[in-house]
Amino acid sequence: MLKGADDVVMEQEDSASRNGETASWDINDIKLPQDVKQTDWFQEWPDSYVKHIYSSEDKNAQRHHSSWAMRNTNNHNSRILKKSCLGVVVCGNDCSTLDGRKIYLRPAICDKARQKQQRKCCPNCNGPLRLISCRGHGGYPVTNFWRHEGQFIFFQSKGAHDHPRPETKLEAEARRSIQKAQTAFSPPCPKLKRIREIESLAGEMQTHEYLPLLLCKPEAYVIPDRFSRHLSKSSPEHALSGGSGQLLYLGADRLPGAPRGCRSLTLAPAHLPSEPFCTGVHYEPFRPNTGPAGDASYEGKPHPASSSSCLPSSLFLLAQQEPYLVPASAHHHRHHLAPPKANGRDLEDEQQGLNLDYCSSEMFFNLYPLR
DNA sequence: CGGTGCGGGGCGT
DNA sequence: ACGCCCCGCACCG
Repeated sequence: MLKGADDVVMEQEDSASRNGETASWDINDIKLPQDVKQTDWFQEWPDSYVKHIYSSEDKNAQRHHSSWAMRNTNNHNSRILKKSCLGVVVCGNDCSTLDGRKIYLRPAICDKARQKQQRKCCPNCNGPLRLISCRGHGGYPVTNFWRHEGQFIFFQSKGAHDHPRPETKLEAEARRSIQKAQTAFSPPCPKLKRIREIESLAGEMQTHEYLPLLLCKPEAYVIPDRFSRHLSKSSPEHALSGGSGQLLYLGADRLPGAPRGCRSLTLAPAHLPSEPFCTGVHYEPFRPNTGPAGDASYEGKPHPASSSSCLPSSLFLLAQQEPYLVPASAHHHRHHLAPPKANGRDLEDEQQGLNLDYCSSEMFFNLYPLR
């Protein structure tokens, strides 16, 4: 069963590469090919200088999705949408969890939200967060280009990401939901409430002073190793996120023997039944609407049972912390290359002036997919 | 609240 | 002119 799933994925990737590096067109061409024999399956983590041709029916392509944190960039060309990579948010203390996982948060796309994000603390060690900018394209961020032409959507990426993969959009959204629920429910620790008050005050005052790191329990939710193994080996483009939100946080339970407040988080694909290759951890969140042969196979609308909104709030209420960890093995490790200075635009690169050496609180982070 | 897309405009090459 | 970026705005979920 799993093997069958892998085969399917391999096929998809083959089809994707056919229109990829070998393609003769460029996104800036006046005329793009319209005699496309086969469209590509949606690629969630496009990297390096690749090109893809998606069906115009492909919902993910329509929405110009990527699991990289890409923001819109104005290229003064309304025909070609350009996006540039925001990099990844890491722990300033470079902490690791017990099992060696690193913190790779998704940079907020919105400028203001990103600034706010950087005032927050590492979910694992409460240290400062640091944004690693993407400089994979000649010192500039990797850029993605989207162009709708006829029945196709042309995609081209320029540059190779020089940083680890951030959490996916879905993961980031889930984390926000958890935080929200936590705040709405009873804040487990008065300090947390306090820091939130301070933070909102600080926001109003537009101060750049750093906030005391008072966030309480450094619990975190992580993705299991086997998840990442699967992810990197057989299906890097099809795990851990989802245009229609198949990956769900189903619950968080206190682990026996774990420190107080330490919980495990359960992840599960939300609509296993109808998906042929949704077996256990192997499923396909970014499933395109049309297969390689162009046959309509999936409507593309979020499955009624798979959008994040279907999460019972009671489950969220079990979750107790905002944190977020991504398995180090799921990422590239080309980061920390000496970056060419990109145009003095590095406001966001400033690191926070805190250097708390308190990556402590080793916890058991346990998490497993259902079914 | 944050993601997304658009477009004006600044700046360096 | 071109490429890159910042910013504000509007729309949407």
